[in-house]
Parts: sequence; structure tokens; C-alpha cells
Amino acid sequence: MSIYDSLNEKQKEAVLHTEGPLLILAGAGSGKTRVLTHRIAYLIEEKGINPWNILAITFTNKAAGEMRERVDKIVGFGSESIWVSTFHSACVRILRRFIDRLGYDTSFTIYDADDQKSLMKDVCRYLQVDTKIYKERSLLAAISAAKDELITPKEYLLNAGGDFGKKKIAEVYEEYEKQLRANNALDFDDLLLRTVQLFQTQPDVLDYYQERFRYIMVDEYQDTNTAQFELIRLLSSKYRNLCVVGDDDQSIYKFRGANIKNILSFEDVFQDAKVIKLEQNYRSTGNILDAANAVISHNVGRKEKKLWTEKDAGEKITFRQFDTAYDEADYIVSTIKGKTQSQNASYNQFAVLYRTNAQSRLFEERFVTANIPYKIIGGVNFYARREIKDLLAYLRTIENGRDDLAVRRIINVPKRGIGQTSINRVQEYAAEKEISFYEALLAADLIPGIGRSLPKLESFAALIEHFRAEAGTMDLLELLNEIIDTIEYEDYLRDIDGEDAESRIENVDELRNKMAAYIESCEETDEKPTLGGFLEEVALVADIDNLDETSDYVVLMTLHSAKGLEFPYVFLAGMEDGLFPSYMTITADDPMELEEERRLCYVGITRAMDDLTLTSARRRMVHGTTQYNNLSRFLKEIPITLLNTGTGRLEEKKNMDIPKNDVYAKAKEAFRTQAFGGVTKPVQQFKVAGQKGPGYDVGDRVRHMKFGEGLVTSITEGGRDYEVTVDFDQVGTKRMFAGFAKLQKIEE
DNA sequence: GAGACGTTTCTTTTT
DNA sequence: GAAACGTCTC
Repeated sequence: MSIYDSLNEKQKEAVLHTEGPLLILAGAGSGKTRVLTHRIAYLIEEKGINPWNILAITFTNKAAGEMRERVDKIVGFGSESIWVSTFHSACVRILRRFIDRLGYDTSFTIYDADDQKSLMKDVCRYLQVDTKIYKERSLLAAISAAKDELITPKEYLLNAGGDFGKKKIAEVYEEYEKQLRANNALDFDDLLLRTVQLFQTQPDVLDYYQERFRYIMVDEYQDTNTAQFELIRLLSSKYRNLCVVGDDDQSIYKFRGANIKNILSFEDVFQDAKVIKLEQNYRSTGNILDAANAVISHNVGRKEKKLWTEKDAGEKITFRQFDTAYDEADYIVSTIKGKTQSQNASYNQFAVLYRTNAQSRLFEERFVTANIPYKIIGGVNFYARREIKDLLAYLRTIENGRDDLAVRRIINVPKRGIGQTSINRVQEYAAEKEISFYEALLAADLIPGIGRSLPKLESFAALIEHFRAEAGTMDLLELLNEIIDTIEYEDYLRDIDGEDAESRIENVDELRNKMAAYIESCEETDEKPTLGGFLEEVALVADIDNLDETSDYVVLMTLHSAKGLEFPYVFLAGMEDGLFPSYMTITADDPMELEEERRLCYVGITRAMDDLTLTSARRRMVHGTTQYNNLSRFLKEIPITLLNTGTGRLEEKKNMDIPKNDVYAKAKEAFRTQAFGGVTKPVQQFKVAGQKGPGYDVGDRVRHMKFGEGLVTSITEGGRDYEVTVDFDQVGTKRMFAGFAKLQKIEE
């Protein structure tokens, strides 16, 4: 009996189809990782393909590690020469070797979101862009979107036409690129973009990798963006052995540039592509699967498929609504406690999923009080913490003297009496001489007007030079310790914030551990540990990579992070309109945004194997104010027969019994959300109850001819008419003019 | 140049 | 409610 006999017919078909383009539409829990690993095994063992010629791309490092492990088990040996990695790490590996062809140094630095923002601030200051009008964040978002689509600054300008805003973005984009290059740095999007450019302009490099990667597999294909698509198209265009696995129903990264067309039109681009659907689900019970199918069927733009299972219907899905988010957290935590006792479940069988990272805090408190081990995935990345970034900036400065951002970050950390004025002088001098900030520091005595700061600058430069010299002789860990000791960093932390100091120092310790782990992993693969290698690994880890299934803790994370995982018991918290789906998507003009949100819900439901619990709260604190939310519309898409609600129906307490002043808070909140999403208008005065108005007030229930009943959340005077915002029960929040809307107040 | 204090903005999701 | 930002004082 061969290992392939354990596969079902469809899975087997996918494994055996090795030549030419192949699209596997794999529903949630249909065993796609199994297919991929068996396919790799089949290629090596039955087809005699050299493992060296196989490339497998996954979404996270964690998935890559698991795949390698599983292939290891089936194949025996040779699996270490398969390339299993994420898009980003594959690109870094290629660029470290060839990026000099594009005029960068191969020791380039990778900038994270934080670095990007600092750089963008510099750019805006330099170009005198008003960041009140053009926010750094939105500029970066626009640039990132452009890079995902492989659009260069010049092309962006051409596309802008007469649009002033776009022309401005093009200008910023160009300068941003210039500064990245000057710093010998790449941002995340660059990693993909530059690799594509490398392949486009260097035929010999492309040919080298085409020859190497004769068999390519891409997991989570529905989440690839245009740059990633182009990358694999180029790589696979010679041998055409491209196998992509994805599920259009699980596409949840549109905001990051994922192009769902990549999967929906795969067959158009690769005309001879074979398509295989995997629809048998091995993960969830019948009820859970029915609920998932029911929810996702509300989406219009999707490839028709229906998951089925041989499993029993299982327990009904539990739903509970609570007064507050605290009650919700209490319920979930005590239920977990209860089930570990009554059903003898272990903590690592539970996951709590939510829409936004902010929701994790309440749970964290409760888990601590209940003394239940837990792990929060996501939120503030470990490597984004201030103390870690400081130390990494030292390492980066040692590694890449052109990384101005890193140098400027640490020039006065710990305090050396070097202030903004001196930094600006150095900066100006560097710009004038067209040298890096650090080079300017080395010649600080030539900087005009530097005055009394000179000795401080010189001693900082000497410090870095000292570390550089040591970097040549010491091993990595010694170097890190030397830095921490020399700058007396732990004392510095105690100085600046007494209270948090200890946890920050623990983080510093953790950084040492991470470095030690890196060195160890190098020994396993016989690579030489380098500073560059460490910094690279650090730049590309996602928090989810730290999830360890063998440790016994409850996992808390966002729905996005949960993709690809499964748990026997799943809690989906915060099932409320306004939170999930978010206000952004409810009020968006584009209905596709709500569909993406629904896919996220589908992802959440399908994480559960045996037991799914949905919860919501009537009120919760958001941004420091109390918000009142109705039940999530997604809940109502689940057939009531699948739910155990305690009462047999979806109970919905209307917002009528809310104290008046809270209604105002909500109204204000709603207005702000509206103003933020739409055209920015000066905030107008809120009408106070009792004054002349359209015949109803904030907090009243009204009826609209088309939209039905809803709650008035704000009324503002807009010139000749009143502008009314109503949260309708059926269609969500709408803003309209009272004169046209003809709203009828419902008397209670 | 540094620290204290008040004000404003933000949050959807992440490699 | 926190973090980032701006302003003021020493």
C-alpha cells in the first residue's frame, strides 16, 4: 500500500498531475497541505525530480516550517534542498545575491512599517508637504498600492493626468524611493517589486532561477497581489509546471493588494490549466459546515462550490449576547475553564478569535485572573517595541552605515545631549555633500555651526567605530551584549520609565534568546551566522510564526491571523455590526468590501473542528467611548436551526433603552466615522433636543419609505437643511437630508 | 536640550 | 485610552 492510497480521488488527481499549470480550488479544511506535501513527495520519489528543482511558497514562515517538516517525514531525505519559503523571504534570498545589478548594495536593510513612517516624515518635511492634508499613512498606503501593482513613480505621474492630489503623491513617491535607495534600504513591497524588476531586466538571472525552479507550488494563492503574480508567472514561464492552491472564499487581504482576479482568471492566463476542486471537508462537524456555507452563499462574486463532510452534525453552534464586553470575556473564559474540566480538554485546543487586536486586552485581563495560560498573537510586534528597535538600530548601524534612519534613532539613545538642532545641522551637511548621515558624523568637525556639540558627535561616531571593529572579531551574541553593556542600556530603561522598565528589560533578554536561537538554527543548516542574516530574519517574522501547537495555552488572535489554522473549540467574539463587519465596510460605497468581511467570517467559522461559540456584547468601549452595537448581520445569515441561543431565537435588544447622553456619544462617534470615510467637512454643531428641528431627535426611532426602521444617531444643521444620520436595522447606517428623506418618527 | 504638560488623533485586518 | 504631537518652561 502506498502513501497515496490515503488520499481521496480528487486529492490523488491533484498529486498525480505534475506537468503543466494546475489550479487547485481547495475549500477550507479539504486537506490542501496534505495534497501539497504528497505532491512534493510524489515528484521526488516517483518522478525522480531533484528536490533542488522544487519551490514551494507559503504565506507564513510557520506554514513553511510545517510543510518542510511534513515533507521530511514522507520523503526521508533530500527535503532540505527544497526551497520552502514565503514570498518575502524568497525574494530577499534572491536579492541578497543579485541586487547589485539594480544599483543597491547586497547588504541592504529591510524597513518595517515604523521605519517607513519615519522616512515618510522626512520626505514630507523635505518636500514641504502639508501632512494635515496628505497624511503620511495615506501617502504610504498609496505608494504601497502602486508598488503592489508594479507602478513606478514615473508611471504614477503619467497616470495622474491633471489630478493634483495624484501628482503630489507621485512627487512624494519619487522622493521616497530616492531616499530608500540612498539609505540602501528596501521596504516590504520593494522586496517583491525589485525581484520582479531584476527578472525583467536581467535575463541571465531569470534564466538561472527558471532552470532551478522547474516545479513551483504556491499556497494561499487567493491572497497574492499583482507583483507576486508577476513573479511566479516569470519564474514558471519556461517549464510551466506551476501548481497554485487557493480558495477564493478565503481571500481576506484585499487591503494589502491581494488581487482576487489572480485566482478567478487563472484559467484565462494559463489556458491549458487543469482545475481541480477539493470540496470534502475533513475538519468540521456538519452543523459548523452548514453555517459556513450559509454565510458565504450571500456573496456574489465567487466560484461556486459547496463543502461537505462525512462527519456527524455534531453539537449546535452556541450563540450568546451579553450586556458588556466584560461579560462576554467572562463567559468565554469561564466556559473554557469549564470545558477543560468537564470534557478533559487541554488549553491548546481552544482559540478565541476577534476582528480587531484591541479586543484582546479584555480577554488578557480575564485569562490572567482565571489563571489560564494564554498567548496573544499579533498586536504590537515584538520587534516593533521601542527597546528592541533601539538595539536593532545599533546593529543596523553597524551593518549598514547608510541606514540614516537607524543612526538617527540611536544618536541620542541613551541621552548624549545631542538634540534636534545638531541632528538637523548634520543632516543638512550630509544632504549638501550628498553623503550619508553617518559619513557626515565621521567628519563632524567640518560641519558649520556645530559648536559645542562636536565632542558629543565625535564620541558617538567613535563608539560605533568601536563596535564595528568588535563585530569583526566577536560572535553575534557577544556583540549584542557588548552593546547593551557599553551603552548601559538597562540603566537607561530604568531611568526613562521606572514602571515598565522591568518588562522592557525582559524583552531585551528575549532578544538575546532570539539571537541565540538564530545562531542555533544556523548551525543546523551549516550556515554561518551573520549580523545581516539575523537582521533579515528579524525583519520578516510574523507574530504567528511564534505559535507553538505543542505548548498548552489558549490562543487569542485576529481572524486574519487564524487563517490556515484549526482548533477543536473556537470562540468568535464581538459578533456585532460596526465591529464585525466593521463600520468602515458597512458605510463603504463598494459592496465588495462587505463581501471581504463576510469571507473573513467564513474563515473564522471554518477554523472550528467540533465546537463553535459566537458571542456579542450590547455595549463596549471603543476609543474611550461607549458604543452600542446591534447583532452582526452575519449572525442572521446562519439558519436559526443550527444555533443554540439559549432561548431558541436571536434575541435583539434594541438601542431604545440607552440613556440619552450615551446616545449623543454614539451619535458623535457615528458622525466622526462618517466624516472620516467620506468627504471631509467642517464639523457642524450638534442639534440639542428640544430645539426646532426636523420633528425627531437623536435617539428617536424613525421609519423611511425604502430603508425601513432605524435609530437616529445624529442630526446636524447643513445649510438650508438638516443632515440626519440613521442606523437602519436592515440596511445599516445612512446619511441623508431631512427634506428629502421624509422620515417618520415612530412613537413608543 | 530636556522634561512636563495639554491636545489631537486613531484602528480593521499584516508579510 | 494610548500614543504621538505640539507648546511651554527651565
